[in-house]
Amino acid sequence: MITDPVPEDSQQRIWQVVAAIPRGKVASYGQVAELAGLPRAARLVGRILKNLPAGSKLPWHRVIRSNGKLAFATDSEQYHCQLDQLQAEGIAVINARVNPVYFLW
DNA sequence: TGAGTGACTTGAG
DNA sequence: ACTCAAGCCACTC
Repeated sequence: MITDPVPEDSQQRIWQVVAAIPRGKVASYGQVAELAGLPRAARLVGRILKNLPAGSKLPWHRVIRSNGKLAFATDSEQYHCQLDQLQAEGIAVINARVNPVYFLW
């Protein structure tokens, strides 16, 4: 019989892709989705990351928008947290935007 | 069942 | 550089 798509599997794949992002590099939601075998599922990636359990050790901060900006408002708590993590890895964020040179692609 | 929403992307104007 | 619209997947009401 045909097995179900099993959404949990996709979640597992996304986790693995995010975990595979090397230190000092970043990737966009769309890129992560594509690498996970889920093209155009950028929104799904965002949903999965939002659903991350605390202390998952997943480098979720390395996942940003395709335009180099973070997915949060610049005045939000999450934004500053992510910004801090990125700078801790030597990634420079200029004018609320990450230089494309840091992208995995 | 269907409209609304979201840590998104892309293209057009 | 800006806004708008359409497409995308999963969840909520």
